[in-house]
Amino acid sequence: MADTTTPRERYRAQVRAEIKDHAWEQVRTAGASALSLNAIAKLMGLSGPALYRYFAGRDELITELVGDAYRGLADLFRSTAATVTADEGPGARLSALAHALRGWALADPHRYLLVYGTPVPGYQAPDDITAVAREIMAPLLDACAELPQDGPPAPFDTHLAAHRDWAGAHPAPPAALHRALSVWTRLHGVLSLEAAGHFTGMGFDPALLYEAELSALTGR
Amino acid sequence: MADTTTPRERYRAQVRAEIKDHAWEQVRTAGASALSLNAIAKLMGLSGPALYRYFAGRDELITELVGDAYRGLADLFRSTAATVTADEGPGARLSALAHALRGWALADPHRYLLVYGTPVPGYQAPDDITAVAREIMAPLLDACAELPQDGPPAPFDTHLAAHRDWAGAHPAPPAALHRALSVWTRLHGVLSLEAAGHFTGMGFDPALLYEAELSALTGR
DNA sequence: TGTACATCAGTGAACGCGCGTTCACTGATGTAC
DNA sequence: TGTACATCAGTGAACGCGCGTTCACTGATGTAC
Repeated sequence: MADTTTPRERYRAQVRAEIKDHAWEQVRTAGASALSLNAIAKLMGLSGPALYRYFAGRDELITELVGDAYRGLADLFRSTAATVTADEGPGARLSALAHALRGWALADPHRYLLVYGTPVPGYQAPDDITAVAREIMAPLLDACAELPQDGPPAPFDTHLAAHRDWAGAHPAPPAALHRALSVWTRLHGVLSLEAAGHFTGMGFDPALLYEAELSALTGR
Repeated sequence: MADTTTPRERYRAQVRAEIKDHAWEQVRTAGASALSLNAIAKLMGLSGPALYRYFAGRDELITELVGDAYRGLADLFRSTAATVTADEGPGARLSALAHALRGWALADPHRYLLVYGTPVPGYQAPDDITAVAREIMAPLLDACAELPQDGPPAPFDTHLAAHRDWAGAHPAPPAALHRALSVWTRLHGVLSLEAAGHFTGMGFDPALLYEAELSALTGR
């Protein structure tokens, strides 16, 4: 199949990518609120208004970054889940996802916080972004549905049975939905505090706390 | 005991308090990054530079807010813990603290995020602030030490036995330290996502998720 | 192959805004004799 | 009680900075005949 893109299209895509690279660098270094179109233009040897050829404005650029982050994490989850075979036992898939998540979060804490932290001031995410955010839930739900059910059903399970819109069409039973939410919030609890630096100076190793939380979740 | 403060001192204290009130209002409404000295001055009918009589600068004002927030939460924890009597059984104190925390967090989500969320860009907390932050741990450690120990000691416990600086001189055993960190991160996991609005549109009730997490922690 | 035209990347000037912070100064309040 | 002085709250002007965004325009690149 021949490449039907014109040179101009390729150039546009390249400049767009370069703008996003610089934007990520700013997010990485100083967080999302430090993101500045003028500063990016200066770094690229362009005038400020030139960037408006490529993005409608600052908000669209942020939306793009958030979307890329979500998509990247969704891809990572999908590929990670695919590497785990059934004979590795229950909890193996969940464990793999949790480790992938931690690696992703700490590779670039500000990216994690951009997506799961305090909302960027003055920025409102469009609806289709939240759709991608839920895509991430699917592999997590798969992994949780694999786990053996222990103990009696919690009261929250029955509530979830009636409020499962966020899980899309996933066939996981209410207990697995509950498990997935619990996994998400527990892992996020450690990761967000760690990414924000709230453990620094406390002395213990956050990685071990994460492992402890994870092994409590998988029962391994 | 006579009031030894001069009228000038009282006036200063009053204006300082008024400045902080307006600052909290800004934090409450638009988050900490929206905090602006000039805007506060305008609201008070003062010129911008006038505020420099009361605060060395923006950073000192933020430090004051963060400190007040920590102290307020520490007081709330202390008083909440004091209302629980021993005959209410194990887990009662922890449950009371958790509910107090949730109330405090959701009464003003931005205050919670100011303290436990993404760090305010360009702001560095002084050391004595982190000391107050650890004061909050004491009632939590008390409550966790009351819980019956279930199951074998986790590997993380032995690590904590050697890295317990953050707990100060608290006599809680390693398992209780572990419990306290787990409680903190699990409750924070739910609260931070809720305060940041990441549950909106998902359909379920975050309060029930919080209760589910809490009952898993207290075993009640 | 050459010419006329359309497309589009990028510029420079400008708008309006807000920020934190400094500085020399005024005028009111409090203090000491 | 009155006067001389010190303290201190607050002002207005200014500095330097950065931001997002608009607009009319230039000049290069691509397209159609």
